[in-house]
Amino acid sequence: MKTTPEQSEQRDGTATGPGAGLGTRERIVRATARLMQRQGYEGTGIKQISREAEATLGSVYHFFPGGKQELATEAIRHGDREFAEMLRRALESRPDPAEAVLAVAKDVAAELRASDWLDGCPVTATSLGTAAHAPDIRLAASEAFERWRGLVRDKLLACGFGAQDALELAHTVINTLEGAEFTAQVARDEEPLLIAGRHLARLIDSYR
Amino acid sequence: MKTTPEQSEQRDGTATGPGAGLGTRERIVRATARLMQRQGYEGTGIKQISREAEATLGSVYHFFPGGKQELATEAIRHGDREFAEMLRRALESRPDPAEAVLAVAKDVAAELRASDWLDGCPVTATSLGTAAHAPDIRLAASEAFERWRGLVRDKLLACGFGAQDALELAHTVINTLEGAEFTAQVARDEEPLLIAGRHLARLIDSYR
DNA sequence: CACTAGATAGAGCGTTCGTTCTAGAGGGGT
DNA sequence: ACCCCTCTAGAACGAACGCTCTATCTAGTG
Repeated sequence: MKTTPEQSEQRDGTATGPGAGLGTRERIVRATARLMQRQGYEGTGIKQISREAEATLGSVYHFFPGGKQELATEAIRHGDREFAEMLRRALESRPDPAEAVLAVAKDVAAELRASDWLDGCPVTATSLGTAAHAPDIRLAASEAFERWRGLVRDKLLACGFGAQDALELAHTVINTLEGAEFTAQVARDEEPLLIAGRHLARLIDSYR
Repeated sequence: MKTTPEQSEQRDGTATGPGAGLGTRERIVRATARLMQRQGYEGTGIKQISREAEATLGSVYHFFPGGKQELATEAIRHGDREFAEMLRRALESRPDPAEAVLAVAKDVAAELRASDWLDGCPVTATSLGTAAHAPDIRLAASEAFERWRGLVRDKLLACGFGAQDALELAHTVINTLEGAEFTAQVARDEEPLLIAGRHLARLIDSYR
């Protein structure tokens, strides 16, 4: 329809749903991310994505000639950036790292509950089950975790923790939140996440 | 072919693959569990299951008239029992709960590595992405986690921990192992699990 | 021998899958 | 005026999906 990807979609009826005013490519990425977060990689069809993004199949393959796998890696990177932003904000808002991690756990719990326990970790949901036959998806997931870990590690380093302690704690912070979020999701109860937050705060404090 | 499900399959050629000598129903459950552990619920087809189990489609629907969802819940229960058994053994083998949890982490890491990073948590892999449209699968997963938690909690209670501390620690032990296993899987590195084991031991010790 | 219930066997149903393909619309450059 | 490139549009393909269906075979019972 148009060439520049911004502020278009007004001439036709494609700008009615969520993501209105965004470029076609961005709408596709967001739809992929949201759908795969809830249904997983195999559970999400490309036609469903194009429908949800209010784009046509032609557009999907125009922007993502690599097909479903490219869509998935891009969706993982999208989820990566989104959570990294939330994590960065939470870590910056509290000087104390233990309090900051507790705050992150509470934020995750609130978001999960608000979605009626549907929106778990987008990276996990999208990449699970693809490890055997899609190395680039697995790699994108690994990089997302590494980025999140880096944010936590830097916070701990800035608070005077030793290099190895900081990195190892960052590992466990991310992994525990990950596991607790999934448990909270299947149990439909935010308690596991709140317990995880308290335990992680206690663990961090034990290293001072 | 025969009525009693034990020691059959010898007259024909069905007893050649893994699970030889088992009843048809049991072979189907094991094949489902193994495949869904690696490929997830949506990524696993019923025809693939019947092929892998060396059973026919008719047999699959004969034993599991509830179809794919019933197969999945049964596979989750199978994985539940298997891990519960390993967990129980590890917890019984060490008097100290912190050491026991560390041993569990090492066992999980060894198994994951031995499978070339393919066999993650069967419960997670099977249930992820089905939460929205398959309540019984979600419930079976929730029950599995609850059972595992119960084993850890009982160990802590037996070691003199308070009731609430024991339950909360059990939550975090299972959740952290869960998250660390997935991270180890995508990173193809057992280090996250070993770090998790050490941190969990430290956390448990901090409650004495 | 006949009868029955349990289990096996697989063709075939309609649907959806991921992907490919051709056709055309829109706007800028010359 | 024309071309050209980007992007949109959706029909069509073969394969695979979950599931239903009928038919057959076996073992046990009378």
